[in-house]
Amino acid sequence: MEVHTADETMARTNGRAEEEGFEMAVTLAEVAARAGVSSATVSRVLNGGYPVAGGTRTRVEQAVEELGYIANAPARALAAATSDLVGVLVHDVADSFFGILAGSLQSALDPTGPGEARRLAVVCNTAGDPAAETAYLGLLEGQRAGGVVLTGGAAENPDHTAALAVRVSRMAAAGTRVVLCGRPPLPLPAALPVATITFDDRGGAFRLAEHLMTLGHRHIAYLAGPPGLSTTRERLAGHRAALARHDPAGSDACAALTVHAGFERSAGYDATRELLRRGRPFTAVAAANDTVATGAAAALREAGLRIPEDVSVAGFDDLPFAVDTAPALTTVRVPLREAGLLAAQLVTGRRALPPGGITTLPTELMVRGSTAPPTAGRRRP
Amino acid sequence: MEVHTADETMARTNGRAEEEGFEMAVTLAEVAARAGVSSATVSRVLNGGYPVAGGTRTRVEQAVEELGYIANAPARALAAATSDLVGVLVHDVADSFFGILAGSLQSALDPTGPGEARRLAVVCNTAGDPAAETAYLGLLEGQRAGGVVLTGGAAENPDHTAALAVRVSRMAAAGTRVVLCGRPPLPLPAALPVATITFDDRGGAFRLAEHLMTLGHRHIAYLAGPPGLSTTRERLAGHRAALARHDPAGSDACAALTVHAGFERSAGYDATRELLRRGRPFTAVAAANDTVATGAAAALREAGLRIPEDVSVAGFDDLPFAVDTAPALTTVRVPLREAGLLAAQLVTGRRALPPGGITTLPTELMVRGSTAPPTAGRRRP
DNA sequence: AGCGATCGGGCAAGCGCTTTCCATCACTCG
DNA sequence: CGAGTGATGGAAAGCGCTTGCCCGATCGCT
Repeated sequence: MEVHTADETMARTNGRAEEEGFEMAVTLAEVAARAGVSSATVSRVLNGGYPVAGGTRTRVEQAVEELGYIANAPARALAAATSDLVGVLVHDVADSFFGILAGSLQSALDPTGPGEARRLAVVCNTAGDPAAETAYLGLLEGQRAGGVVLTGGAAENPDHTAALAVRVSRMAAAGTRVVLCGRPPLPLPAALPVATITFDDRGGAFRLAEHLMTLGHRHIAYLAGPPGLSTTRERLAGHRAALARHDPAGSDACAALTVHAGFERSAGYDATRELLRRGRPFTAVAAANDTVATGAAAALREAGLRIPEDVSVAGFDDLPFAVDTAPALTTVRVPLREAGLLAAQLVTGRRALPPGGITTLPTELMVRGSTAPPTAGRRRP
Repeated sequence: MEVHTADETMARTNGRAEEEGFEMAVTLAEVAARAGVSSATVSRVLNGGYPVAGGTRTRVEQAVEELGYIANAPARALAAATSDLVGVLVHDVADSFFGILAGSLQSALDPTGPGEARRLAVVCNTAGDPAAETAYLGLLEGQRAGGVVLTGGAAENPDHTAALAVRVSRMAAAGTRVVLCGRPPLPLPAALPVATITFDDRGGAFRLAEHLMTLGHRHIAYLAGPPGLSTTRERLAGHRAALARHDPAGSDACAALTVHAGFERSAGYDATRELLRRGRPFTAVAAANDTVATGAAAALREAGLRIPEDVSVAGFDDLPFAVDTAPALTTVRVPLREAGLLAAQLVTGRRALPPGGITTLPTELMVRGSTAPPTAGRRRP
């Protein structure tokens, strides 16, 4: 095997590097020179999709190995007009809900696996701010991201939705794969291949409320999430549907026991204290999510109420800590890991868009210790 | 103001775009043409660091605005030999410890803020696998990442450490800012500007053990983390130091009550059952972290033991759920958000390297309901 | 008024890769 | 046996930006 010498450019480059005292990165051209082929060929064995003879391929692979070649991703992205980056927009990764989603997604990207799977996840905390969401999308567009996963979390107002739709359609048209996860579909031209993953929030909330009613609860406080979020709306709708079914006339009473709050623990705590102060009796409280339920439970305990003897408490999401609260939290499992995996497959194109573009993942009622029948001798809120 | 027409190249480009039916991204050259300046000038107003007359600047900014120009990040990265990407290696973002760290870091990067702050965080789950850690570093090197934050989590064996050191020094030499967070310094050439952030694990563990001893506990089980991790070592060392101080002779008994386990809930559960099975009495168990403590508590409760009446339980980290376990968990607060913020400042160069390159963040004992004096009439494990 | 210094901005050379178009070469078929 | 046909691999044109170098104009000073 004949080893060609690097061309003049490279010679100069290396010369400079030596002068300046640090080695420069190995380039395609150097690999090519070493393997005795052109850089085009090296590129082709590295990227596939083009026939390369076995011997040549071997020689190139060996040169890559020997030189410890690491491809320059920006250069590749520039030439190919698309990068290996996948943007993941979440409310906040520090929140377990999004952490699990993002973590599962990132792992499913499997960038260190063999072959083509070199997608890197860029996570962006939008903190529920529509402007931040748009701004991040702009940055990702600038990065020529190969895909973007938008998860729920940012408020859904029409202006923002429109601005988002513009950006998203431009990116999708340019070849970026877009996945909406846990948020409603965007008003986009139908032709765009944008995937949507939703959770059966409504069904879960329905089953949870039914569970409470079956236990005998008739006065169920509901700590709804922030208004304007589809998640909030769906869960509330499911809840109400269950109540209405049992007691078609009683919806007024329910409304009075429904409070909108944030998605944080403190929101649950504050809302519950407010509910307690109002003095309207209830025997159970269902929260927008586990975190809120936890805050609610703390407020109830502080008020001297026992869970579940005096008040039943239920959450939503089934985050890991739900089994370790006191008592373990009845909740609705949301398949976050599955969603992350699915999102990863969709955003990388490893899985084809389902018909209609939308996949709804099932939720599951998890009955645990925090809910029980209302007892006769209970203390009243 | 005279508006120049785009040059021929652009005309051709746009022509092609129109034919193919989708608009191509606005380029620097188009902005330049519109502002009546050269693309070099546009680049300069966008990147600063070069004098540009006020009027020119205004004109350029206006053109950028009108055209909705979004810079091509890969092109910039190629030309500048460095990208806006910051790699964050964590065990798993789904784990609150790392989720909080990564979330705080990402937010502190403030990429949607004004001006230069356009760093994007690439998060990588290493799952504790040294090979994955090295592989991710390679990918980030290929991305010409502007910075990398390595957090704890991967096993620390000599081979791996050496391999890591090679990669890290090459990247650092090439201008990538490297921050080690919650892991020991790497054996690197001293000249390299690598920052290290550590937590006072030893001090925290010491104070926690002292707290237990002060309560009157003398038989303290210790569920240590995976062997070979500096975090494990430090926490264990602090724990032992406190015990030795109270009872210089009793270290043997302690050793028998020390078990190494993983960092997951199940590890705490299993280890505690094992401890129970052994039948060696203890009145308290201190765990490697809150998650493990939670598993331990579950095992104890299952065995019919009350917390803290029969056995005190303590964790480490003070993750958010620690206040909501039953009872609330005594633990040691690790300033994760502060660490994330600091790491962000260091990795972006917004904060200078401290002398010696190493910053140790303090930990704080959080006494809550899960620890109490051993009672006389308690049930024995 | 004349001259070097300073400022502002243009030119153009890359950065390292992908990809289109071509040139070979070895065969196969009529 | 010449032309057609794949199968390979090379040459080279960019991708869109940064930046070193250089030039013209403006300015201050003697």
